[in-house]
Amino acid sequence: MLLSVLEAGPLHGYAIITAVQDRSGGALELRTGTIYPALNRLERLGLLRSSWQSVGERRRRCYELTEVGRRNLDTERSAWQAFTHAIGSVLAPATQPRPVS
Amino acid sequence: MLLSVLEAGPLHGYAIITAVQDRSGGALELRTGTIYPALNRLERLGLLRSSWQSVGERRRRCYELTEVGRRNLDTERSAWQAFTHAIGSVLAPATQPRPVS
DNA sequence: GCCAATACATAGCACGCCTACATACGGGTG
DNA sequence: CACCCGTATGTAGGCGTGCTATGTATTGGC
Repeated sequence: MLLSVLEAGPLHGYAIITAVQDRSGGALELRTGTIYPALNRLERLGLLRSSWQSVGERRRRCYELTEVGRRNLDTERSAWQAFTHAIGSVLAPATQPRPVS
Repeated sequence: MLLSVLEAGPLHGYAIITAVQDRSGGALELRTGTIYPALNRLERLGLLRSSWQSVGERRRRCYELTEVGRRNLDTERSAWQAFTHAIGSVLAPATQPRPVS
């Protein structure tokens, strides 16, 4: 999700939180203790690149996708599709009750 | 998923593993170290009921949904739907690139 | 003057999946 | 007869990571 909201362009951490919240219609509310460590992990993995900005007296850390991160986003999206599809198959209610073995 | 495969009728642990594997088309392969503790947790929570069976010299522990477990399955299914939908919204690629703030 | 929103970050807890290991029966094959 | 695979149940420890709580600082509105 973090990679996904950065696809359209660089954002800083706080904006990423609100972006995820907005895109999910308020359903997903990531906390700072969740995303800041996560962003660090992604940067350490080389999927993101960060740079400090100054807006007046305030500092912002701006994150942007690397080329590796962009490719990774594609594979992760497919993986998520496959994963949810698999779970969906297991979760699908038995419309036709099978005989008990 | 465990509750789901038990919906059609009681199964023992090993059969649950193969059931999940079959239903997911081989994509999901839960290991014994995963499901046996999980089944215990679900039983402790009152969602499952277990009983020992004897097949020849071999013993089986047979799990079956309780009424609470059956209701829980319904709510969990809806929750999973909502959850994946929310994530899907965040993950959806930006077909129309938004201006960078 | 104070509080909310903006903005970043760390520390510790809890949860649960995974790997690896342990045990044992039944049936087939070399 | 020995061996191994499939069936069957289980525990122990490691590890990742999301969550809660806490800390700091600036900006702007009431």
